[in-house]
Formats: sequence, structure tokens, C-alpha cells
Amino acid sequence: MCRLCARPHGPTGRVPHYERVEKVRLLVVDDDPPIADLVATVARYEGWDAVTANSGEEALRLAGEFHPDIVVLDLMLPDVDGFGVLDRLRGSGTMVPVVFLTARDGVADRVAGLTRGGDDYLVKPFAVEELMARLRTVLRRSAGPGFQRSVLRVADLTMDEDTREVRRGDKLLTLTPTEYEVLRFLMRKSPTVMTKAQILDHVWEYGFGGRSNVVELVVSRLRRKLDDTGEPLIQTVRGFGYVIRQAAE
Amino acid sequence: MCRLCARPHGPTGRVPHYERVEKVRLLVVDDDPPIADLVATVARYEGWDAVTANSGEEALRLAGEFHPDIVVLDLMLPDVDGFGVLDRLRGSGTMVPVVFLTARDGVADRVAGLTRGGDDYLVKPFAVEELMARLRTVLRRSAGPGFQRSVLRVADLTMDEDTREVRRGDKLLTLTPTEYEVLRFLMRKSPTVMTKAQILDHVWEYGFGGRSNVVELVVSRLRRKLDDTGEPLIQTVRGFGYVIRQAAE
DNA sequence: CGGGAGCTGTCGATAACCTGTCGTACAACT
DNA sequence: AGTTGTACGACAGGTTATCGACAGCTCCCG
Repeated sequence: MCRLCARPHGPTGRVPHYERVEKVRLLVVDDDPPIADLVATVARYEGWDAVTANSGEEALRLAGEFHPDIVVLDLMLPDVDGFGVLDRLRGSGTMVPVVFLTARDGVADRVAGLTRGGDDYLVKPFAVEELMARLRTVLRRSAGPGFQRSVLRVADLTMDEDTREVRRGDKLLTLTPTEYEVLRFLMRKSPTVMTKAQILDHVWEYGFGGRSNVVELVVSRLRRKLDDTGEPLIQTVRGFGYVIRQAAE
Repeated sequence: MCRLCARPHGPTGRVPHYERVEKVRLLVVDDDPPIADLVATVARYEGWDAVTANSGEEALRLAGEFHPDIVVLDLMLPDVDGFGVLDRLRGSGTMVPVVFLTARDGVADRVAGLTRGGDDYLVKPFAVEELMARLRTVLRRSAGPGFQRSVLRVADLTMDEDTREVRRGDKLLTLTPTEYEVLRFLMRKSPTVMTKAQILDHVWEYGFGGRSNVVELVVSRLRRKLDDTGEPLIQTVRGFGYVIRQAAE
């Protein structure tokens, strides 16, 4: 038993939900390098191939060379404006799906209407896990025929990411948005232990100030909803973080 | 999946459109690339095969190569005029059904005369869901006599897309056009949760500016008509969107 | 061409709900 | 028993949803 992750080491059973033979190829376009890198890093951590571009020109060049499966595109770029990049992407015949990033007050209204095709958009500052969730959804859907529901499962707990239904056994649970996101993160990572900092960093917007005990609180609220039926699922790893998994015998 | 009525047959519940064995082949002809791409993207998102042409010449060439099952044809083209394209299509013996696009004030009356067959037309700017609905209808009808009605069903709520009759149980409901479209969209996507942005993007005309609470309002009006008999069907997913589905236990 | 009916979207008041902070009680390790 | 880390009740402020009221618009009818 490992002190850090509080579980036996060895081959784990975790298999990604979208089993692709080839890695997903992601192009991240944002003029703010830290943001672009953040997204790329998280994506790589998920096993994707990711490259970043900090300008419209670079983005178009990379799109031609790298042939991404999906693009994250900030609409506020220094040179070519985000819409211009989009037009030229589409104009060159690529039907690659795009997830847009936009400032809260900025071009939000102009963006509306871009999601029609199956693309999506997110307002800055966003939470990394939410971005990843949307990317997965867009990918799944644009994969065309044969996509199926994404259902996460841990023990008798299930989460359907399309219907947003969460069940413990047969019992339907009602979660708030934050609770939902934290639970999704833990379920996705299960049975790996996540530190509170990791949870905070992935589920809350980047730049979130509150270094408080929010995570503990949300977990506490989750437990009340999850565990009133059956044995505890979310386990505390003292001094480290939380895991969700079936209690070891 | 039935090739003719574009929806699932059999005793099971909802089966998505992409499970059809053969994809519908769609040719989109519009000199405005963003519009053509919009339509093509939405169609692909539904699992269709779509190609775009930005001129009459290209359209005729593609019609010969691609052999579409259905064509979306803008009547305002730079080179050959839309009617010319139509004539030459028909002249070459193709009976492929066509849905015309026209500007509001344009040649609306002349178009009306063209829609006798299985064809149809739509005024720009249109809502993508309405276009898709018409395409599905035209496809179904052009399959010849004895085509099958398209009836959407969620719990005891039914919507006949041909007669536009909506019933809750036996009770016939009277919906306004907007209410009808929103309800259709939700029923088609059921039991997946749709965000307000998605609803807005699909059901309202492209280019619609209203960043207000229209969606909430229409849902509110729908609920009043739907739910005065029986239990609530349209459910709010707070912080996310709306779904229509039978309330789980 | 004028009147009326119905449809649609804006605004604003109200209600319902969500979220993070604080503080204290509790549990685990040493 | 001391020390450190965790659980969670309670509360206040903020956010989001609901829906009545209203005005502009279109369409229809005479």
C-alpha cells in the first residue's frame, strides 16, 4: 500500500472513456502563453497531443501542419482577430470543431451563434475541467456515427454526462453545479487520490482566490447526498486529499 | 433506423439519427461561405454527409459527382442564377428534392410555385432547427407515397411533425410557432440536457441578437400549457439548462 | 387602409437557490 | 495529552430562475 496514493500499486483498471487508438490532437490558440500552456499541459496529462499558438498567423500555420482534431480558440488575438482565424480555418475546407474562449463582457454576444454547428464556447476565466469536459463532448459528437453516451461509474454510483443524471444505485441525486463538477473530477480520476489543491485547480476557475476549505465543504455536502444510502464512497486520505472508490475490504 | 422517416423504428426508446446505415447525402449551395458551412456543419452533426458549393457551376459539378439525396439551394448566386441551377438539375433527369433559400423580400412568390413537388423553401435568416426539420420532412415525403409520419414522444406528450399536433395525453395543445420549435428541439434531444445558449442558437434565427431571457420565458409559457395536466415535464437544471423527460423517481 | 387579435421580446420584482467564510467540534496521528 | 488536520452547522451575500405586465410588431379581416 502506497503512502501517497493510499492504494496498492500495479496495473490499474482505469481505461479512458473514449478509446481511441490514436491520440487526440489539440491546437490551443491564445495570446496569453500561460493560459495556452495551462490548457495544453492538462490535455497532455490526459494523453492528448497538444500544441499551442500565440497568434492568428501561427494558428493557421499550425492548423495546416499539425492537422488537429479539435481547436481551442481565443477570440481576442493580437493580429488576426479570432473570427478571422475561424473564417480562414473554415475557408480552407477544414471542418475541425472549435471551442471558443471569450472574455465575460467582451464579444460574448457575437459569439452566440457559433455553437450551432456543434462547436461550443466558454467564458474566461473558465475551469480547466469544464473546458476538458466540453472538448470531450464536442469530440464525441463530431465523431459522427456511433458516438455513445458518456457514463462514469464507480461502484454503484453512476454519472451520465449527457443527461447530467447522477445515481447511487437507483436513487437519483440532485447536485448543484459545483458539487457535480467536483464529483465528476473525482470519478474521472478514480481510483487515484487527488489533493485538495488539484481539485481546486481543476474544478474552480483559474485565478480563483479562495484558498480556503471550499473543497472540504463541497465534499462534505457531496457525502451527505451520496452516502446516506450505502457505504461511504468518497474517502479522505489524511494529509493528502480525497479519492472516490469502493471501500477496500 | 429508418431510411425514410429519419427516425428510429422498433419498440425501444430513442435511437439517435446517426445510427442509420446509410447517411443522408446533402448538397448545400450558397455563395456565402459562412452560411453554407453552417448548414453543412449542422447536418454533419446530425450524422449526414454534407458538401458545400459556393457557385452554380460548382453546384452542378458536385451534383453530378456526389449524388445528393437532397439539396439546399440559395436562389441568389453570383454566376448562374438559382433557377438556372434548378432547371439544369432537373434537365439532367435528377428528381432530387430541393429546399430553397431566399431573402425575405426577394422572389418569395416565384419560389412558392416551385415547391409543388416534394420541395420546400425557407426565408433567410432562418433557424437551423427549422431548416433541418424541413429537410427531414422533404426527405420523408420524397420517398414516395405511404411515407411514415414522424411522431416525437416523451412520456405522455406527443408531437406529430407533419400535422403539427401536440398532445399531452389526449388533450390537444395550442402552441405558438416559437413554443413549438423550442419544444420540438427539447423533445428531439431528450433526455440530454440543453443549455440555454444551445436552445437559442438552434431555435432562433442565426444573427439573433437578443441576449435576454427569451428562452426562459418561452419555457415558462410552455410549462403553463404542458403541465396544467399531469406532472411537470420540462425540468430546469439549475446553472445549466433545460431537459424534457419524465421525472425520475 | 384602419382596427383588432395574437405573438414576441424587454423589463423588473420576487422567490428560490447556491456558495464561500467563519467558527467550533471532532478525529487522527505522535 | 498535545498537535494537526478534517467535518460540517449556520449565515450572509450573491446569483439564477420564474413569471406578470407591457409595448412593438405582424398578420388578417373587413
